[in-house]
Amino acid sequence: MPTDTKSALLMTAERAARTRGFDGFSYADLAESVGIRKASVHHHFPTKAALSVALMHRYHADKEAACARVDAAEPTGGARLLALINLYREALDGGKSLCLCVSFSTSRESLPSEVTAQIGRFRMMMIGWLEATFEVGRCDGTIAGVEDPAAEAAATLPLLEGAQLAARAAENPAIFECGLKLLRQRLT
Amino acid sequence: MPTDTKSALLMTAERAARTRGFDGFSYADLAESVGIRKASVHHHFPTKAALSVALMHRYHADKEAACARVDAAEPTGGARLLALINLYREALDGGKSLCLCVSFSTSRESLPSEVTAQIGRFRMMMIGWLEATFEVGRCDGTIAGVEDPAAEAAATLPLLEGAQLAARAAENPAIFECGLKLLRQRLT
DNA sequence: GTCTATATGTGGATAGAC
DNA sequence: GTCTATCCACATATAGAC
Repeated sequence: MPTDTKSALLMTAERAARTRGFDGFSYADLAESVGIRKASVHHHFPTKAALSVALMHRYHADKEAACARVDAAEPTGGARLLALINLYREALDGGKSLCLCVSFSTSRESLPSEVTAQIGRFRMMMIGWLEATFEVGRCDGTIAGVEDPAAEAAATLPLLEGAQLAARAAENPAIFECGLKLLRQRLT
Repeated sequence: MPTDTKSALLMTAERAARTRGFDGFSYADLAESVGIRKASVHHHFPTKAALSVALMHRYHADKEAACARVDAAEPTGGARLLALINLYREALDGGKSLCLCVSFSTSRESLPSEVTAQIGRFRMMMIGWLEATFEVGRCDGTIAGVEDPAAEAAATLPLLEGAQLAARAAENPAIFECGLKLLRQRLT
C-alpha cells in the first residue's frame, strides 16, 4: 500500500516549507502535489496552524532520532560534530532549502504561538546535544581548543543555521562550507 | 520641514520588514502609517519589488557608512569587532526585529532577483570589512587566537546573523548574548 | 502628489452532498 | 475521505479625477 494521504501531505508540506517558506505554499499547492482537492487537505489538517504544529513536532522527533543515531555510530566527539555538520549541509540541498527550524524561525508572525514554543524546545534539545558532544570531544581530544562546552554549543547552532541561511540566499552551498571551515579545522 | 513622504515610506517599510518580514506588511499598512492612501504609495514605489530594491540599496549604504564610522572611532581590531557586535544587538531591538539582510534572506521567494544579488553584495562587503578587522586584531593583539582572518570573517557573519535569528524567534535577546559569548571572550 | 474607485488574483476556511 | 461550490478577507496593482 502506498504512503497514506496524511503522511504524504506532511512530506510535501515540509519540503515546501523548507524551500519556499511557510508563507510560500498554500493548501492549493499541497492539494495539487498530493492529487486531492483543497477541501480534502482541510480534512486532515483543519487549519494551516495545525499543520505547522504537526510539522514541527515530527521534525523535532526526527532530528532527535538522527542525533541518537550519530551517537550510536560515532564514538568520538569530533566525528559526531562532523556528522551534524554533514546533516546541515544535506538539509541545504545544494542551496535550495533550509532546515525546518530556520525556515520557521523566519516566519514567526505567520505561525501559532505553540510553534514558537516548539522552536524554542528544539533549539534547547540541539544545544544540549552539542554541549555533550563538545564535552566528549574535549575529553577524547578530537575537538581542539575546547574550554567551555556550553559556550561552544551556544555558538555552534547559530553558526550552522546562519551559514545555511546565507548559502540558501545566494543559492550557493560554498558559502556554507566557508562559514564552517574554521570549526572543521578543529576536528580530528 | 518634515521628512518627505518617500523617506517616511522607506523608514516605515524597513521597520515593518525587519519586524514582520517582507511578506508581513502591505501597502495598506504603509499607507496607514504614513497617513496617505494606498494608491499614493504606488506613486512613490510602483511595485513592492521596486520598494524592496530601494530598501536594500539604502541599507547597504547605511551599513557601509556605519562600518566606516567604527573604523574612524576605534583604532583596535578588538574594539571594532565589539562595535559591530553591538550594532547587531541593537538591530535585534530586544528580540523584536532582525537586520534587513537576515529578514530579506528569509523571504527569498517573494523578492526580485535583483535583491538576491544585492544581498550577496552586502554579505561580501561585510565579510571584507570583517576580514580586515580580524587582520588588524591579529596584528595589534586585541583579538586572541586569529590564524586565518578570512576564515574568521566567513564564520563571524553567519554567527551574528544566526544568533540574531534565534533570539528573535524566541523574542529573547539573551540567546544572542549566549551565542556571542565565546567570540567576545577573545576580545581585549 | 494625492485621491476615490475598482480590477484581479489568491489566500485560508466552511457547508453540505456523495 | 473526498468532492463541488462558495464565502470572505486581503493582497498588489491600475484608471482617471482633482
